Amino acid sequence: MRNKKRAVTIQDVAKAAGVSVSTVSRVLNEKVDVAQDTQERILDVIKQLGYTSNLAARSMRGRHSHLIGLIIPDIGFPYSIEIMKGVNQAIAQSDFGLMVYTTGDIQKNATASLEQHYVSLLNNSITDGVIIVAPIAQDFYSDGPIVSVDPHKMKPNFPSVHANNYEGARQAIKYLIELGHTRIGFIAGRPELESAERRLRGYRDTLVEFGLPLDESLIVQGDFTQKIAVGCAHQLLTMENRPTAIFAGNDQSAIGVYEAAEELGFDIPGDLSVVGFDNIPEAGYLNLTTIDQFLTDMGRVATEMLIQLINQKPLETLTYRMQTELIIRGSCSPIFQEALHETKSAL
Amino acid sequence: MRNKKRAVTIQDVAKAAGVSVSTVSRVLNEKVDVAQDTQERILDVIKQLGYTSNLAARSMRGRHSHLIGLIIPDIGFPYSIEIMKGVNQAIAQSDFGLMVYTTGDIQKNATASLEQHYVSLLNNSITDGVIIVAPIAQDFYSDGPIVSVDPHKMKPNFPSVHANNYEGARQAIKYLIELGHTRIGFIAGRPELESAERRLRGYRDTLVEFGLPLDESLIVQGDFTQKIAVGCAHQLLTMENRPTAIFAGNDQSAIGVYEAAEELGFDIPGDLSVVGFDNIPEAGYLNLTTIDQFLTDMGRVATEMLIQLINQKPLETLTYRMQTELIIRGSCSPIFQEALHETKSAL
DNA sequence: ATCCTTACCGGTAACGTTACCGGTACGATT
DNA sequence: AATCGTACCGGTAACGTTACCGGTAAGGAT
Repeated sequence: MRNKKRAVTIQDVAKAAGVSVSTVSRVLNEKVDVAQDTQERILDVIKQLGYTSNLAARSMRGRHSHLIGLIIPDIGFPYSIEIMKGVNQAIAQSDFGLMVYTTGDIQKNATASLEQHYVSLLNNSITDGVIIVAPIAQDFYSDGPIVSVDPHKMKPNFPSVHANNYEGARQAIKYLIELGHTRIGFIAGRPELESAERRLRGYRDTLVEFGLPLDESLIVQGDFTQKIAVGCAHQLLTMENRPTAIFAGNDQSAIGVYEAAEELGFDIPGDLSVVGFDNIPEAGYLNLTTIDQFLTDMGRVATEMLIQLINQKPLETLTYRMQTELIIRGSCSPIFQEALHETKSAL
Repeated sequence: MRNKKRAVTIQDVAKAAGVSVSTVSRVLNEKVDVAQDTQERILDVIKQLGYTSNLAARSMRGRHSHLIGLIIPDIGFPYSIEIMKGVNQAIAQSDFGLMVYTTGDIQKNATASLEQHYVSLLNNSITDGVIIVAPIAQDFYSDGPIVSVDPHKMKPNFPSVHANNYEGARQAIKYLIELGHTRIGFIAGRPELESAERRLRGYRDTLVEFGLPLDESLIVQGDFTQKIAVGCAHQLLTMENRPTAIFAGNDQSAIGVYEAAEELGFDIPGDLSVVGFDNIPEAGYLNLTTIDQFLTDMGRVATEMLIQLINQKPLETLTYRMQTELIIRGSCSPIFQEALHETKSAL
């Protein structure tokens, strides 16, 4: 943009069409109060000159920029990718453009003030609204509307979309119990994440509901990454009286369980049943039974909600709760009392 | 952005700090010609007021916006995602932001004029440079630098990054021939894509090089999608004297071959060997032998090149050619002369 | 004939920022 | 003492666009 050969502006168009800039601007926007032939003439000139309106000037002066901002953790994560796909679907069907900002590694960098910085940066200037994925902050100062996906707090002070994490965990545990499992390990997510906390609660409550004992040593602290989950699975699988099933906090953790199981020579689902959470594409390839939280839909819904807000239409619900669904694949098998006994006495 | 409560501007900061806007602007940018304590005072005020500079105004008036545009086909494609990951890596290590524009379905919408429109839209206004993935157009009118990934023409009139498609195809075919395969099917990509054309050429030339006959009926026209590839694979596998191996134009096509093989009761690699191209993550899960073209690296390199251009530094090469690598997994098996004979006489 | 409405169009002032051209103060040099 | 150089800072004009307020002409109503 340094040595830019002056781009064609609205002025050039006006001059070439023999009208004022105001008229050209009207044609570009409202399309009212302009004579038919004038409009056509201007449109011709625009095409001929290859004019495209300057987004910066437009969003600076005008009321709207037709741009939506997406603030998302590292897009290396399948989780982020799935949500982004949904956002993109909704964007494609609208007349909005998309600006993507990455807050970097989900682990470290993300702080409430960095989030606030991006929100201000975008909504102060260049976007009509912002979607923020997995925000830590409870509230934002923002000049434009904001919708979050999977926020940390259940009731944030802004519209949000999140999965029914509690019910999802319940579906998973119920399924495993019905298969006959009584010792079910859990690899938790980062405790400061609302979703992780709700899944843990679902795990606990469901065990109690079915009259099973709560063994705290079956709960190990993961962080939603594959790497850490390998260690967690190791811990669970080498303990005395090991669990016959593991409910992983998310699919990436489940993949870590696969890795650990392979190292230790455990067969899935023969020796060990595994259930994940998220239903990322990888789960399908690994034949992993998991809880679908419809990440793509969450991204799409959030975007649609944001567009509603931008257009100053009322929202049906402030917090949209996505239903979860148990996707049964091949990573679990029923357990029989005798087999269980064998394992028990063997250890 | 409609009822925006006036955001805090550089003027407010200037007033609060008791200096002029010019001085604040200087602090914000060059950081020269400002006294130490003045600078600190201004920085304090900025933090206190929660000021973030208006991107629109900044990029309109200033020389640079510190924004890079990415024009990419539908991000639903693993191909696009992999490239985007690389772009994001490079962005994360720079002080640039990222704007993503999707040209929609790779199949239909993409036209040279739509591409040109996006390039103008971004580079005229809001970005310092643009990366365009798999462009059709041979050249662009642009006010800022532009780098392409995987362009249609081998020698486009702008810097580009592309894989060594010809050599990649050669590696695949050579590998299959060395395993003893003589009848190798090929599912071609869309012929207007340079990459598809080069892979086809590599397929042909390598067969000839090793003295094998060229059977045109072994070449079927795909379009790089899984869906179409299923039909292609069906055609190949049900023909008289069917191929013992299939080289798919890309990994998604290879996945289609898996699907067709399953339907027809063929075992991979027992009855059929398959090689893909791209090495998307799915290939790992499917244990698919494939050609890695390092898509993520391509995205990263392209971004680095663009940043070089934006900073007006010279480029080492105008067209960066990424080497390919054969990734041997479990989708191929050697074929023995007798087994081949059996197959032949059986049909 | 005069007034009023309607359809169309133009002029101008912002929007928030940076580049550019100055200007002041003060110590150093002649 | 006069001059100069340096460090610091302010004023102003753009950048390209749209919102707002007018203004003109034509044609119908009075």
